This record gives sequence, structure tokens and C-alpha cells, in this order.
Amino acid sequence: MNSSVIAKLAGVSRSTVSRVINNYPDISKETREKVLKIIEENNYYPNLPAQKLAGKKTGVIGLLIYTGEIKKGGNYKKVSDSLYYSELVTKIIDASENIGYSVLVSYINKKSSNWKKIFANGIIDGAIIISGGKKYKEINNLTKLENKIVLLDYEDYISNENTSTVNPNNFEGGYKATEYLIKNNHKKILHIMGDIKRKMSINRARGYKTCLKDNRIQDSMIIAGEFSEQSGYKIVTDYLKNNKNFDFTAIFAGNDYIALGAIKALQENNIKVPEDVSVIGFDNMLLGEYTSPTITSVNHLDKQIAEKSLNKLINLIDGEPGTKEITCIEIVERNSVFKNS
Amino acid sequence: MNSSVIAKLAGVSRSTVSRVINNYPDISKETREKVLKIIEENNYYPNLPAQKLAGKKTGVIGLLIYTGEIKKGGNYKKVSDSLYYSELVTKIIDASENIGYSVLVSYINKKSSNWKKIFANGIIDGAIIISGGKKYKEINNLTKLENKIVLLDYEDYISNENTSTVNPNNFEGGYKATEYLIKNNHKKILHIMGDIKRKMSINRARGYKTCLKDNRIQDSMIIAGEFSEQSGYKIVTDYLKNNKNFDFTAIFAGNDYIALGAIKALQENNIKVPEDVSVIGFDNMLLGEYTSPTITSVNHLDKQIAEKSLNKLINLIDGEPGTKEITCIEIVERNSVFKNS
DNA sequence: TTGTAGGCGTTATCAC
DNA sequence: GTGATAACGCCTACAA
Repeated sequence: MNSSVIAKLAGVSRSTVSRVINNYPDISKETREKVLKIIEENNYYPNLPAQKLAGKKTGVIGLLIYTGEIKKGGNYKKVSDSLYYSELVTKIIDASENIGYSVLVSYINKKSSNWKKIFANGIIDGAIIISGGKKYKEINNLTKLENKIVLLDYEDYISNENTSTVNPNNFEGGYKATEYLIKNNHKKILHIMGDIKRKMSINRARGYKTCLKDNRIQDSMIIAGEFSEQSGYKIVTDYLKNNKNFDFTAIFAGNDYIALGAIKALQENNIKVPEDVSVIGFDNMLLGEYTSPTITSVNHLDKQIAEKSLNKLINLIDGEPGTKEITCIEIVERNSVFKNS
Repeated sequence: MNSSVIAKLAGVSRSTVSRVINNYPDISKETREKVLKIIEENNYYPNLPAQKLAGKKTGVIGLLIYTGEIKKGGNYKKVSDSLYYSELVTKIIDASENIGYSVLVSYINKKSSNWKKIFANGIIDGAIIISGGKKYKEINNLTKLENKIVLLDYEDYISNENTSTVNPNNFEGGYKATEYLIKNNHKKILHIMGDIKRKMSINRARGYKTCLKDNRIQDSMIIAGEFSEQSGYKIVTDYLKNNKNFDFTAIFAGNDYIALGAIKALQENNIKVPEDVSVIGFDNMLLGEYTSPTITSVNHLDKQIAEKSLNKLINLIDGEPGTKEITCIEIVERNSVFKNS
């Protein structure tokens, strides 16, 4: 089934069929309706590769994922092993669907060059790249091509005519999380950092320290670990073991995984959350709605990272130049912080 | 950049470039290496739409999702609102990537016809359709086209030359879950069903009842609800309120959400899980690794539904006829069932 | 308002 | 072993 068949059936030429499909104005009502009827009857849809080849947009965007940073043990993890990345990926898919775009997902890795084929040749109108904060040579090369790209969570900022970037405002997040705890009457706040080598962690910690300073609070406690439940659990467990009279009333965790581990450790030591100790996380993962207690968190993900990236991409596709964007931050109140303001 | 440019640079014809790209045997080593060098130097990749138009496979499969069944309040939910669907979708993406396929994700809905364009015209080599168990007219129509399709979780079995189906073995799952509890010395087992209208629920409950019968256990207790945490929570809370001397020692929950809600309700009533009451869930969601206690569950998802669907699809693409498949079931032991065998 | 024809970048079928 | 050429299905000037 193709436009020639439709044309023959409708008694018109292929170009007329094309005009109908693409909503050209200069076409008579009769012809249009006649053609549309035939199209409908024959369940005809234009061939996407052919349309693309002929220069049209496809309504498909690429989602390129660099998984090198998602580690599991010593090995590279897949997206589905991580609730965080699963949520981020499906959020991008959902946001795209919402504005009528479909998403072509591919991984960036050295083994396969599938992603290059997809990227280098436009079945896609543009792409969002999740780099996991990693400087990856290939990504730098990609940005030099003519494709429209949005770089997500790529802290080493690059930008050009065809490239935009979107990053969470980690500093502000750290600041607001700390501020929220202070407003709820906490003065002894422990901050558990994620991977100390990542800018993300450093900026969140900077926000924490700056906020304490601004509020004239001297006691700052920072322990560095990893962005995992196990790490949060271990750090708090060890801390409680080594400090019989623990002296913090709240924890600002580097992300929700750490928060969850910290909460488990506290609970196992018969310290109630949030009555005895409050905990605030970061990332606002959906997971946080299913734990006990549910996790109060810093939101930059939900309706932010995904939708902003997509909007930026659409702007690029529409011909606007690349820009740099930092997402807004808000506290999502759940039950792991005791309300006492 | 296209094959003509490469051809000119290499001093050969376009056909020769094509032969090199597609690994044709009848070509001299010299020519091949010369062309490959030019290709490399110029960072050239063949144009996917053009290849597809000329009749080649693309290495892209479609993932079509019918979201009508994923409800949130009264409204239709997005995939990212559901940890279950997020995990399923990313598992399929991961499994595909693993064998070198990229995934084009699109939703099936009445508002947009994007999915039809994608489906009806082959940038994709085939598609997996997640129907959420819903009889949807459009899906039936799709199976009549010539595309290669795998229907996931579509209990009303359809199969033809181009269509395979994959379903979880809900009956066996219900049976094995119950058997596992019995083996751990439970005789009073409450089963909390999900949506009673869905075959999924009915089959799990059938498995439960058959297993009790096979083990000569008279007491069967079934309460029907929905596939949600809230439902599990409410049912157990109400039960405990109305039965001061509750008489079950274990719960078989219709899925992990229900299990989670049930556990919360038990804990709030100072009933310890698993010491006082054991709970087993269904679906083996990643979520179950982050709760306290972690949730023992019936696994059909992990490395099953996703990978089997994909294998089936690849078989179809390779020209084999459609088949019907039911996934294997296994118990994943975590900490919500007390080991007492 | 409609039809004709060239081109998009490949692959495949012929020749040579 | 390699080069010309006709598809693949569509879009878009240009002509009428």
C-alpha cells in the first residue's frame, strides 16, 4: 500500500495525495475529502523512511544513554537495574508522547555502533543524551555534528548552535534542603555526600555549607560515601556505633537511595524517623512514595529534567539556537521530616 | 555525507561502497580496505531511512504501549507513574540493546496517530505490544497487518503467522507462591486478590486454591481488591479491625504493591513481618529490594517477560511462524517470608 | 486547483 | 571484481 495505489483509487495523481496528507491549503474540498476517504478505507499511512528521505521531520526523537556511569558491582549496569534511571527514561518518553513525539532509545557504548547509525542519520529529528555526568569523547564528537542535541546532566558545559544543556541546580538543592531542615528547627544536621569525585556531590555539599553559614550555624558534619542505599546504611550504622551519644537531629542525604539506607540504619537502632531524627533526600524518586516513612526530598526530576530537556530540544528543532538551562528546585514534603516550624 | 562522496573519494562506484558496507564477499581486499579507510576518516554512516527504503532491516524494534489500563485516580496514567511499567519498559529496552537492537517507543491511543505511522511503515523490523491485558480493537487490527508482532500480557490469545504472544503463567505463580508458604509451615493463608475482573487475578487465585486443595488444607481466605498499595493497606487494616483475633499466619498478595500495603498495615498494628506474619508478593519488582523487609515474590518479570518477548520477536523477524508462550515462574526469596521448613 | 518530473540515499539486478 | 541503473515511497518545485 502506497500513495500510488491511493492516487489510482481516488482518480488523482500522487502529488495530490501528498498534498492531502500534508494539509496543503490549495486543494479543493471535494478532492481532499475524496482522497481522505480512500486513505481511511485502505488504512493507509505514509511511509516514514520515505518521508524522511524526502526531507520531512519524523516526529521521532532519539534518547541516547551512556551507561558507563551506572555501575553494579564492578560491571556496567543497565538502565532497568536502576530505579533512578528507569524513572528518568520513562519520564522522557512520557513527556515526549505528551507532545506527540515518539522516542528512539539507544545506548552509547563502544561495543555496538548502532547508536551512531541512528544518530548520524536522521530517522530522528533530534536527540537527548543522558551522559551520567561523564566526560565521554564520543559525546563531544556528537555535539560537533549538525544534529540537534540536548545534553542532560552533563556538568562540563558545552553549547553551540545545535546543542543545549540541562542540569539540575545542585547547589540550590543542597541549600534548600538544609534551609528546610533549619526552618523545622534543626541545628545539628549531618550531610551524607554521594561520590565525592562528582561535581553533583560537591555542589550539593556547597549548598549545605553555605546555608549553614547564612544561618550562623557552626556545626557542620559531612561524611562522604556513594550514591547507594548500602552506603547510607553503612555510614549511619558506623556512626551510631562509634558515637554512643549521637548528636544530630537531622540528616541531609545526597540522594534518596542514601536517605533510604540511612533511615533503615536509624530504625534498626530504634531511632524513630522522623520523630527522633528527620531525613531529607534528593531526586524525589517515585520510590520515596513507597517507603516507610515516605521520603521528603529535593525535586528536580519530576516534570523538570525530562520536560525541560524536551522543550529545549523542540526549540532547537524549531531552529532556535542552543542555550544552557538549570532546573528549578523545590522541596517535596513527605513524612521523613518532622514538621516543627 | 553520503555514499557518492565516499565513492568519489575512494575512486570507486557507489555500488562498491554499498558492497563494502554490507560485507559482500565478492570484493577485493584492496578495494575493501581502501573504502573502509575513507569511511572511517569521514565518519560516514549509511542513512537508515534510505537503507530501509531499499529493503534492509534497520535493527530497530517498536515498543507499542497501550496505557489505557494504567489508571491513576480516574485518569489514564503514564508509564513513568508506575514502577511496574517503568521497570518492564526499561527491561525490554535493555534486553534489546543487549542483542544490538534499538527501541522505538510509542503509545497507542486515540488522540494521536503517531504510533500508526510508526507501526504501519517500517522504520521498525517488528514490534512488541504491551496491552495491559486489555482487549483493544486497534490491537486486533494491528495483528492483521503484515508486521511482526509480539503481544505481551494479552490474555485473549491471538496468533497467526506474524504474531506471537507471551503471558505470565499466573496460575502456576499462584500455585507456587502458596506452595512456598505451605512448605514454610503456613496453613492459614490469606490471599488478597487484585482487580477481580482481570484474568490475571482470577488465575492467580485459582493457583492458590488448587494448591491448598492439593495439600488438603480446608481454610481458604480470599479478599478481592485492586492492584495497589492502598488497596493492600486498606484490606489488611479493615481485616484487623474487624477480627480482633486474626487467624492467618501468612498472606499471598496479588502483586508486590498489595504486599507492600499489607506489610505497612501489619507493621502499624505491631505485627512483625515476617516473624508474626509472612507475606509473599507477585511480579518481583525492583521496588521489593528497597522496602523493609524486602519482599519475597513470584518472579516472571525479571529476565523472563522482557527477554522472552524479544526472543520471540527476533524469531518472527527471522521468518519463523508465530507461537504462544507462557513464562516460567520462580520464587525469589527475600525477607518477608519467615523461613521455617 | 492539479499533474509532471527530479531528487532524497540506499540496495539489488544486470551487464561487462 | 566492478560499474551503471532501476527500484523503494515520498515531497516539492515547476508547469499547466
